[in-house]
Amino acid sequence: MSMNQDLRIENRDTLHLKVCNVIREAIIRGDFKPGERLKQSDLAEKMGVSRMPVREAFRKLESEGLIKLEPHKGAVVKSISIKDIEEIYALRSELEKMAVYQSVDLLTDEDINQLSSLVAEMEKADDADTFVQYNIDFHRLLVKRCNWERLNSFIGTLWNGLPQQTPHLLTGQIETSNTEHRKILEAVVKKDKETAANIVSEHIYRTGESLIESLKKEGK
Amino acid sequence: MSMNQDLRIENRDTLHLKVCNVIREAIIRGDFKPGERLKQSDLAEKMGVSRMPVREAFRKLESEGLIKLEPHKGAVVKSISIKDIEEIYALRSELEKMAVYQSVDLLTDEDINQLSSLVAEMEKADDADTFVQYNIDFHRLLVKRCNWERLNSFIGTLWNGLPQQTPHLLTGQIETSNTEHRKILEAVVKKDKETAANIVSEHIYRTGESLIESLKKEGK
DNA sequence: CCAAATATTATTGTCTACACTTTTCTGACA
DNA sequence: TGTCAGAAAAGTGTAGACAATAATATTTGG
Repeated sequence: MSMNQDLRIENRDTLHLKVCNVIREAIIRGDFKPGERLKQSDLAEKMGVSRMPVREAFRKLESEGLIKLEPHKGAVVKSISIKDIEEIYALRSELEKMAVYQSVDLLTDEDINQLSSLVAEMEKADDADTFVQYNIDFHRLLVKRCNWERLNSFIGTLWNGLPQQTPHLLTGQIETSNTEHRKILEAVVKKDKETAANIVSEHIYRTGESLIESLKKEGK
Repeated sequence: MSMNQDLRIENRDTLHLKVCNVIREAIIRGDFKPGERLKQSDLAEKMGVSRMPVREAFRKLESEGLIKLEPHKGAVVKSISIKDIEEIYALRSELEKMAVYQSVDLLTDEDINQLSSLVAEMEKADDADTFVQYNIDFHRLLVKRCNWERLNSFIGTLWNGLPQQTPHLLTGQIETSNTEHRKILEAVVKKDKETAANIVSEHIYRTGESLIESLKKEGK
């Protein structure tokens, strides 16, 4: 019958892709701490698969910058220093600038509506976590229509490399970010790609600076 | 004894790394044509290894942008369009600018001497191929001391993605490139990183433009 | 003769077993 | 007691067999 058509979405993915997703989530969520070593056999057993899909997942995760893989040594979750954060934000600032510049012309009305409501949600948000989530969506949507695949891939890598345990550090900056988001939105609505790109660039740069400052204050 | 210390370089590499290098060379050299499909078993047999190292090599090559990998379909060598070239040169222009900016301060006297002789070699070069080879070395050396690993990795990816059969198209541009290289060298010697970075950026951008123009003229 | 359904084949995906490397442990010797 | 060599253990690397999927060929019904 036509009953069980295609519940169980994702089941057409290959195993190593699913494994990859699970591990990625775990790293990003913080279940695996930076510096922690990931053992093939452990993960394989825990997920009920053989080591092979895990190995392949590792390769992918390495290319995404989430883990470091050394021959005969194994995989360790990458830990990031302040220097890394400087690098990531500086690169994001330049690359997302380029991506936004190209994306703006191609954004649909639907996209812009979504951007608009994301900005509204961020302004309403009362805890850092939900703010951060909407913020991610906002930035992702901004560059969505850029069709330079390498550029998109680079940006994705940078996002993956970001520390996910830092939203609370941004608390003092949410006000500023919101006004900047508004300005970006305005420029996008006007299809003024130069302005949009420039504000995005500065916005990211400034966020990076204040994040670093918070981290240093924390004494870490 | 201390006799056979470390002859047989590369022999400590794992198999999938060696396989990866071999395939990469072949793609870059043009032995595997863009669009061509790579079959795991063929390659494995031809190299006298099992399919597993080949699979792992594929993952790495995919992350370097040399092949495209689709589940159950296999690997095909990426072909590049004019749009890709635009993207690659635009990104190189921005990223190498950043890398040079950071690298200049850290270049050793030895580095600078090498840069200088590379420029001289390029000016002497009478065929396009050797010019291109020195040109690659020159650009690689320029960013060598930049210690942002993500940035370096991105730049490497872009270089890998370049079409290697195009040196003859640059013939008319060699003069211009040489004068630009001289200017870059001068700025580097003076440790003037702003100028160096800017010239590099413009130089790459211009090279891309004229390459695209040549390609279009060729009717391809 | 053509189109849709089905069988066949080719190729990729995964598993298990074994080989190799690195690390850790143990114990002898200075 | 310290350290160095060698053995044992742990974990990664590779091979070859089997399973699942997609592409191709074949058959069947109209």
